[in-house]
Amino acid sequence: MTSVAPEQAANPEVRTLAERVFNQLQDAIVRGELAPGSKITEPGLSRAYGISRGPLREAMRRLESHRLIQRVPHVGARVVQLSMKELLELFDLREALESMAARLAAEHMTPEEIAGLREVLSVHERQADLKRGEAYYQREGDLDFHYQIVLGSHNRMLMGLLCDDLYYLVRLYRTQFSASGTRPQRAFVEHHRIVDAIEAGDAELAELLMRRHVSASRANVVERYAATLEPQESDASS
Amino acid sequence: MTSVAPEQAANPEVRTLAERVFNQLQDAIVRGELAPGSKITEPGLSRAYGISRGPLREAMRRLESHRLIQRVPHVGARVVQLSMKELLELFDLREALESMAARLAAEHMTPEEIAGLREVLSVHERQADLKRGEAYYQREGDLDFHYQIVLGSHNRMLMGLLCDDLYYLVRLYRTQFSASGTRPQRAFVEHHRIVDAIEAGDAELAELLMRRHVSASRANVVERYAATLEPQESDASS
DNA sequence: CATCATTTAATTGTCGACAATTGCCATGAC
DNA sequence: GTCATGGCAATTGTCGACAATTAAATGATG
Repeated sequence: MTSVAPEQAANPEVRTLAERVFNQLQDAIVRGELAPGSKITEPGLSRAYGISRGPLREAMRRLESHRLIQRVPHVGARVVQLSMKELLELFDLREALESMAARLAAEHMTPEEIAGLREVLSVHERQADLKRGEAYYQREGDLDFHYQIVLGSHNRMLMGLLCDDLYYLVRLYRTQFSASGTRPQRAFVEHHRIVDAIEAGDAELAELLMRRHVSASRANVVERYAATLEPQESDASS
Repeated sequence: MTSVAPEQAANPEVRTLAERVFNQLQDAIVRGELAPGSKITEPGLSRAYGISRGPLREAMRRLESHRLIQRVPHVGARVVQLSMKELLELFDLREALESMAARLAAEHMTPEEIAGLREVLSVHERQADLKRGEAYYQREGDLDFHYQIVLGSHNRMLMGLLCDDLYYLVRLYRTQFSASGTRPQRAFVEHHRIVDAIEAGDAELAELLMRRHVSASRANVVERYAATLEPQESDASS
């Protein structure tokens, strides 16, 4: 975790050191290189990334606002560790926000954007074929799909909320629980139905289908979680 | 804008300078003391609040993550200025999130919390009486009500999203457009109906009523806005 | 007179050092 | 043996100074 990939060093978009380190740390956390729950110290990261503590603190503050780390004044910061409760909360939020995004997308998406959406699906389909229909494709591809729809809502605040905040948590969850969702075909046809509704301009249907889609994904997570700790009752208190 | 109210200097909750300045700046922006769109400079605020640029930058970064200021690298920061388009986006978000909050509140709220909710309403009612039924009460009281319901959802992520981010923008809008909503009685009975549904545990009804409530508030804003620029067509391009 | 290049001043980004607070560990008392 | 108390090391919070970048002011030129 000491070596730093300098791939984006020349990216003109990244104008400042703090921003670059923020991206690197974000990637490291989402990819699981920084263990969830592990304590991260400013001098440590400062040495690891070869920068001063100034920009590092700024990067950490941004990570905190994106809920990827948790800080306590005068104590320190540690990588966020999603509990099952928080994961379900995340799904509830997605259900509310993404169903709204689908409705707005059906109302505002341009033909070009819809074509791009279909392209995303076909790419996933080819990937899924290559992988023999395994559930692998939806590891990142699923998020691509949802990402495009949020963009199609043309609601900048919604885009910021979902793409900048929640989707990083979704990715983090997928590495943390090493669960990329084991319902390949079903989710795939659901994606197609949603695009159909959007293309038809049927906002109400798009909203409904997306709500069901996310809800089914959530139910799938619950099911897998229940299977993990087999011989136990369901606990809803804490 | 130079004098600083030191009311919270001894608050044990505020452990750090950056946090205190963040609260002060947040208040100053929401209350309109820092004009929307005005450029704020680090040395200026540093002198005004008598602190170094270090904690000030941290406070500004937090303001940025809460969408109260907008920063551009190497250029500077300015107080956010809500356009009508963004304001409507904000209402769409509230409609999706708060209707969800109402549903969850109907499912999870404890009798004590519901009693507290009724207490909030009765306080507003007394205030409204004192003000001769004017629309004034809902300036802050309306947010209190919604705040309590979000807390009653027992969804920590939702609480963070709405209370920490969106509600500050709502307050900012109210000072910025100097429009505290001119529909006193109607909003008031809507509040009561929502509490009734929550108390009855009717999640579906609570969700529906809250969705209508926010939607009506949005429609009211649109109507008032249309009345502002009277002799013009509606413009939805930019 | 307008336009463009150059200089200049101000602001932002970065750094290293110092002060304050915390958590830990050892020492000692009961 | 357990608990309280003190000191110690490490980390976080804060500060002032320097470097890099930007925007504006100034002057030159067509």
